[in-house]
Amino acid sequence: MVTLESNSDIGTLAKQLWALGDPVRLEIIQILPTRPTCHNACNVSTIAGRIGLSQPATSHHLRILRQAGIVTCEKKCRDMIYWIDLEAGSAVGERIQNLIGSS
Amino acid sequence: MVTLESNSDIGTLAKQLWALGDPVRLEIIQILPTRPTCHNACNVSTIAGRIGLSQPATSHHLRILRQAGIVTCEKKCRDMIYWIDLEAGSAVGERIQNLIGSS
DNA sequence: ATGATGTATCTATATACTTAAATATGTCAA
DNA sequence: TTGACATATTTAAGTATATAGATACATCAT
Repeated sequence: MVTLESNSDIGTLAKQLWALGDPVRLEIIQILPTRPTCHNACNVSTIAGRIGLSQPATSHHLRILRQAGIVTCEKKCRDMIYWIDLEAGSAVGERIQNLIGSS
Repeated sequence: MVTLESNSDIGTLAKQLWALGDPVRLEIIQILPTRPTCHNACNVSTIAGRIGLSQPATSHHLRILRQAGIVTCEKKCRDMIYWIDLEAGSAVGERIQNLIGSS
C-alpha cells in the first residue's frame, strides 16, 4: 500500500520537479520569501522587473509554480503577494533522497 | 563569490530538476540500482520492457538523465549497464533545500 | 478613472515518441 | 584466423504535442 501510495505520488513529484526545472522559475524561487510579506519584492510587477520578463510571462511561471503547490499566493491590498510553501518545497527534496536511495 | 558560483549553478540545477521532472524518468530512477551491477535490470532492453517503452525511447530518456549527470553508464560485455550517480542525486535534493530556505 | 493582475489567443520553439538505419560487440562455423 | 550472422545500443529523420513568450482584453480593488 505504501508502494501504491508512493507510486501514485510519482506524477505529483514529477510535476513539482518539472516546475522547478526551469532557470527562470528557480530565479523566482530565489526572490520569493518564505512567508507572506509586503516588504520584499513579492508582487508580480516587481518580480517581473527583477527577472527581466513581462508581467504576463511572470504570471504564467508563477501559475505553474502555484499549480505544483510550491508557491502560495494571497490578495493583499491591491497586490497579489506570493511566497514559497516551505513544507511542500522541502518535501520535494526529501522525496528525491528517498527515491534515489531506495534501490 | 558564493552568490556568483551558486548563480552559475542554477542552469545546471534546473537541467537536473527538469530531467527528473518526468514520470517515465522517475520510474527509470526507481528501477536503476545505485551501483554498477548486472544482476538487476540495468541494461536498456530490460528497462524498456519494464516501463513499457521502446528501446530507442528508453535510450533517449537515459541519455537525458546521463547528460544531467544523474545516471552513469558503462559498457559491460555487450550490454550497456546504467546506475544512479548517488552523489549527484542527493546533491540535487540538498540544493533544493538550500535554495528554498535561503530567502 | 487608474493601476495591478489574470485570462485568451497566437506564434516560434522544444520535447517525446516511433520507425528506420548505423555502429559496435560478441558468437559461431569453416 | 577469418568471414558471416546475431544482439544491443545509439543516432537520424519525421511527426504530433507541449511549452514559453508576447499582445490584447477582461476583471477587480482603490
